[in-house]
Amino acid sequence: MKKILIIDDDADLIENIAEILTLSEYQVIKAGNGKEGIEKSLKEKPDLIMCDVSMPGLDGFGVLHVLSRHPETFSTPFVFLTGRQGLTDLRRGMAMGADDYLTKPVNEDELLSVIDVRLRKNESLKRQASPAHLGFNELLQQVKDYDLINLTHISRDIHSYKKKHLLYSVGEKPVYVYFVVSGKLKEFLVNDEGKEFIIDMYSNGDFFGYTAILEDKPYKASIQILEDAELMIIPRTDFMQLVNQDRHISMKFINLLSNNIREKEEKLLNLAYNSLRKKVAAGIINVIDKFKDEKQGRPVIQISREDLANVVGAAQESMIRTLKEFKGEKLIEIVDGSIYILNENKLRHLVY
Amino acid sequence: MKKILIIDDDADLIENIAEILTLSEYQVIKAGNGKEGIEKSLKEKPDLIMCDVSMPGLDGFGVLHVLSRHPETFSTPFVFLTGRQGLTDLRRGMAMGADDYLTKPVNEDELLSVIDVRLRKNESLKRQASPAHLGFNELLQQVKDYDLINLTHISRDIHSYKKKHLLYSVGEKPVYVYFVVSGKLKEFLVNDEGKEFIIDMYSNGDFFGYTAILEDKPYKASIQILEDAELMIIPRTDFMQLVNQDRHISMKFINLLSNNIREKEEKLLNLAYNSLRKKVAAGIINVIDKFKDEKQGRPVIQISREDLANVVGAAQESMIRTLKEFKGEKLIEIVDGSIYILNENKLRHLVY
DNA sequence: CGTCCAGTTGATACTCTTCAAGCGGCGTGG
DNA sequence: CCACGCCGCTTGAAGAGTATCAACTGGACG
Repeated sequence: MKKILIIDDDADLIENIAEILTLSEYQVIKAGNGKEGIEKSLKEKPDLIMCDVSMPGLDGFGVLHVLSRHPETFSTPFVFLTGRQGLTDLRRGMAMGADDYLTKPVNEDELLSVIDVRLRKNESLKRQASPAHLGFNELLQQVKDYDLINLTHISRDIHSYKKKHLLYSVGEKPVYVYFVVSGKLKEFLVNDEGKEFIIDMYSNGDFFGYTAILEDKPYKASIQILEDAELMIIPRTDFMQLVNQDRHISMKFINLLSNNIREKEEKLLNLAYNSLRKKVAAGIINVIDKFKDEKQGRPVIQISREDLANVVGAAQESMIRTLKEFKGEKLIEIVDGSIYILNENKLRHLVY
Repeated sequence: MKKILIIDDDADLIENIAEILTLSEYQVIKAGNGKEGIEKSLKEKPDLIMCDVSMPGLDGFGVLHVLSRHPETFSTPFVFLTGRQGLTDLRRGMAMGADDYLTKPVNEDELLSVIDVRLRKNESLKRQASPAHLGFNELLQQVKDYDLINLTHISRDIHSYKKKHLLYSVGEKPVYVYFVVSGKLKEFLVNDEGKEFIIDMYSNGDFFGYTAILEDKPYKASIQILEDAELMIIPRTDFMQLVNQDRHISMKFINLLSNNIREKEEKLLNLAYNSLRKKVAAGIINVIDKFKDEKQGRPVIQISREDLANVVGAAQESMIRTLKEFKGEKLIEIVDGSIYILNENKLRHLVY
């Protein structure tokens, strides 16, 4: 049951709204002034906050201001209650990050619809994304939510691509953002001597191609299909609009990118000083984490030796020799070319 | 002179507004309906667009929708013109990414103030940031702009730190975002064997420490002062609020992070396969780009050999030997430990 | 049955790290 | 003022680790 906090100095109005909400199966918390409202927000962590703009003492802006400075509450949907005449206040409210508003006297339909929309929207954003990428459901949910505010243009084209197909390569102008419905892909760079290094891998549920679009520059890396794939194609304009339009989504993206940076930084450290053994171990773990394949309860990776070497950043032969070592140490097992991980933990924390 | 586009089906109103704006030294472009408005937006690229909500044919929402899908116009400030009664429309408008609105009949003071605020705000965001970081002026400008919408809490504490001081290290909880007023710093990771790798460097005008805050996780890297520094300290709550509150700033940040990712990816490729020579060259270039020091018209770097080796990701001795090679090839010159770059271009594009 | 290719193994060459020692400047304490 | 030790930088020599080249294997495929 969702918790809703109502902050207003008008006790009658609170009762009125509380009644409607209770009937609609929401749990209602009440606060008679701004200070109390903040205390209850932090303590009860409601799913949504409704707050009157004009109150004696700390007013609605003050409450929003304080709450937007607390990590626990800054992303809680915040709805202003305002009188008809309060049009100028509204600008301040929206600019400060309120999500929506309601005018007094409160219309029952509007009340419920606003609450429903805001809760659903926040719900879809709260679901934890996979470490480095947004999930399919989330994206669709967001798209759906946006329909509610009159955005029906996200296309849902799904295209199929064959193994080895080069989706795009360095220097091309980005036109789409891609979402992986099924299949596997690699993203790689090539150096002057033609050596390839795999900087990222994608499988179902992943989302890629956005950095070039966000920067508005040609692709700096190439994408190739590793296993037959179905990709959902999102035009750049739709994507820009999506990211641009909602602070929650922008924040989600910022989060995503920060994560990505950390991931790359770790790889840098790994490449800089680690022994081949450690690099190979890190490479295997990397593939496992990205593709998440399992067989008979054990993590498995199916990847060409060449590609694995390019993930590791080493010569194929050297990498293979290390695999052999790992096999001898019972860390992995190789059957028909597939690499089964026997001791994931030890592999993650190699001592030398 | 700033260009302002007014879209409205009411010719009298346009004339009225145009007159006020012309007197205030703005260049005014007029459009009598939505379609014409879009055409003129794309062709003339105005600095600000004012648009009536209700128009026959394509209405204000339609115009905003279309323009927010074009890279040329999606970041142009968009101000809605709406009747007093259009309170509900307003929600849609703000949700779709309008920046502000004005109510008819238009009050002269309000008109000019809204336009002034929006233009100034956009101006501060448009100024190109240094490749990887926001500039000081921009940040201050943004802070100033925010004062206008009632955010006066960005503190401006400036602290001084001595060389070698460890600002924070891995595992600590982030509390502040930092802005470099003067001095130089390094951000580094340490591997199991205690070897240090420098992942980034900061000097005046740079902005750092935000990724940990955006992710809401402990620091993954440490920061140490290389040259006595003055840092401006921004509490995490203020920072979150700043990023959260305005779509333009969020986008700016997203841009920043995307850039950072690309930078790291390039480093990865470099570390993976390149010879020591190339790695050292890339390291030198990296320091040059970050610190931008010059003496007698030549780029110079003053950095301990140890640190430079840690930027390169190689043993100090190996790095030094390569420096000697470069000296022999007249690519660099070393005076009193300072490295002068003689042939930057050649260094950037080493053949072997 | 021959060809092709991915994967593997062997031998060798070479780059880079490591260990060790020397040099010069600087501050400190006698 | 000099001797001493410390530190940052540099040079030398040796050794480890990894890449490279080449050859071999086994399975897939026509």
